[in-house]
Amino acid sequence: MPADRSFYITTPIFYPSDVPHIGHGYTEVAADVLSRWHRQAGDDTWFLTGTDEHGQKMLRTATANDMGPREWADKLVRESWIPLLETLDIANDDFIRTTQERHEQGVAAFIQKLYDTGFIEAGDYEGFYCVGCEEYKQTSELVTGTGKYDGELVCAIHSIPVELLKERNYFFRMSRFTDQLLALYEERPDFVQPDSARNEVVQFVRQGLDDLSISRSSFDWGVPVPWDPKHVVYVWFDALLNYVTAVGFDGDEATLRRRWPATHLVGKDILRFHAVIWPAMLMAAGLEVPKQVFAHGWLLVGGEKMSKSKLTGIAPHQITDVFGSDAFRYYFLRAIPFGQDGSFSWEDLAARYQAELANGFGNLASRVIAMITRYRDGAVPAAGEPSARDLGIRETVRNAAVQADLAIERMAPHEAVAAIWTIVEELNGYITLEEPWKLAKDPAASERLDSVLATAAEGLRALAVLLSPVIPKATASLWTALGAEGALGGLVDQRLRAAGDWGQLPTGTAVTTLEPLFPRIDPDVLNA
RNA sequence: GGGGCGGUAGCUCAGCCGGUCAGAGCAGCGGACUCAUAAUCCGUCGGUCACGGGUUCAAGUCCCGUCCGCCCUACCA
Repeated sequence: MPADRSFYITTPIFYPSDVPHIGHGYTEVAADVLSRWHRQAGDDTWFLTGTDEHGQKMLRTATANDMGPREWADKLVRESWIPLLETLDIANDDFIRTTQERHEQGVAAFIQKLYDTGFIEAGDYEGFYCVGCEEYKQTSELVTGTGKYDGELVCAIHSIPVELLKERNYFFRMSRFTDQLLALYEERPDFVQPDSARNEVVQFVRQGLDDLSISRSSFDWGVPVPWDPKHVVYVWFDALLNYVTAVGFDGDEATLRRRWPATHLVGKDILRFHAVIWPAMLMAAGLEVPKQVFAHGWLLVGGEKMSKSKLTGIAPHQITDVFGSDAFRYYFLRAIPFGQDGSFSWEDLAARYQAELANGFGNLASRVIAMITRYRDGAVPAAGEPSARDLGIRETVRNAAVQADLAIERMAPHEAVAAIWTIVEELNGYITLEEPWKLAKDPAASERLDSVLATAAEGLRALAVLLSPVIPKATASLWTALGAEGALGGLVDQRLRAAGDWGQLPTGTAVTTLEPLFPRIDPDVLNA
C-alpha cells in the first residue's frame, strides 16, 4: 500500500439545538479512532466534523430564545459542540459550519451547476408541512390529534398540527438516477455497509425514486437559490454538501482531488440521505460518489434505543467525569461490534474498565515498569538468546499488529482492539510463567531475567503504539514512563504498520515511575 | 400495512456455504503465586441453541408457520 494514499472520513454534521449525548460521542470517537489509525499509519488522512445550522427549526428555536439564528448557532457551537470534542479527546482536522462562507458559496455553485445542466427544474408543490420535521408529509404520515389539537391533522412524530402549504419550488430530478444508483449498489457491495443497511437501501430504491423538492420560500434562513433569491436551499440538500465544500469544492480543485471521495460514518436514521440522495446529487454534478457510507448501530440503554424523551439520554461527560476519555473511547469501540446495535450499561462499562483497562492493561504496565526499576535500576536490559516462549511473544505481537490493521481496513475497530488485546493477555501470562521475581533471587538466572524484562518492555512498546489511536492519554503516559521518546521519538510519530516489528526499544532505555494508567474507581462514586 | 435485523450459558455476545457447534468474555466457585492498581495465572460450575412442524444419513446452522423484541417506513448518532 502506498504510504500517501488518501483517507477522508466524516461524521454527520450535528444539529446544534440537540443536546450532545453518548450517541453523538460514539460517532465522533469511532471516526477519531479510524482517522488516528490511518494518520499514524502514514495515510494522507483528513477527519471532518461540524454543525448543520440552517433551516426553519433552527430559526424558530433561535427566535424563541430571543436571538438571531447565527448568534444562536454560535452560542450552541461554542457551549456544547466544541466542548464535546474536547471531552472525548477528538483530533479532527476541520470543523465545518454550514453558515460559513466557504460552505454557502459552494452550495450556491453546486446548485447553480445542476440548474444549468437541467437537473433542477421549477415545479409546484402542495402538501401538508410539519415544522418539526421541516418537511412535507404524506397523508399516510399524519394522524388525528388529541387533546389540545383534537380533531386536527397532526404530524405522527411531533403530534403538532401540520400546515397546508403550496409552494412554487425547485425540484432535483432524483428520479432519473434510480437505475444508476441500483447499478452502483450492485457493482460496489461495499458502498453501503454493513449488509443490513445495504439491504434496506436497495429495497427502498427498487420501489423507485421521486423527484426531491429542494427549495423553500416560506422563510429565509438558508443559502439563497442563486437565480431566485426568494428561495433558500432545502436544509438537507445544503447540509450534505458540507462533505465537499469543506475540502475545496468550487475553488480549490487540488484539495478536492486530494481528499475526495470520503468515507461517511452515519447513524442508521440518516442512511437514506447519504446512500441515496447524496450520491444522486454527486452523479448529477459529475463528481465521484463517496467511497463508502457506513451506518453504525444504535446504543441501546435498557434494551431500547437511547432516547431523550425516555430519559435514557446520557451526556458524554457523565462517563468521562468518572472514567476518563480513554475509557469512553475504549469501551464503545471494544464492546460494540461496529455496525451493530450495542447495549450500554454502567455495570458493563465499570466491569470492563476494571477487568480490561485497570487489571489487564494498566496493571501489566505497572508490574513491568516496577520490576525493571527494582531489578535493573530502571534500565531496560539486553535480551539474550530468545527462548521458545520469548519467540511466542514476538509472534503474538507481530500477528496482533497485522490483524489489527486488517480489521481497521474493513471498518471493524472492535476486532482491531481485540487483536491488540491478545498482547496484553499473552504478556500477563508470560510474566506469570517466567516468574521474574524468582529469577531475581538467583544470580545464575540473571541473563534469563534480562531477557524476560526486555521482552516485556518491548511488548509494552508495541502496545503503546498500537493502542495510541484508541486511548491516546494512557499510551502517552506509558510512552513517557518507558523512556521511549528519547530513542524513538514521539508516540504519534510511530508508524502503526511497523508497530509489530520486534526490537525497537533500545537496551539501556531508562524507565521512570508510572502512575496507574487506569486507577481503580471508588465503588461509592459508581453508586452515586 | 410494507421493509430490515434479532431471540444461543446469570450478563454481553461468537457460531460463514448443514456433519467435534454446543463456544468466548464477564460474573460465580476452587486452586497457584506475589513483580503489580487486593492485581496475575490455572482449573471449574453453567445452555431442551424462542416455540411448532418439515427437508436430510445429519439442523442453532436450510424451509414453512407461530410468538416475542428492536429498527426503518415516519430526518434524535
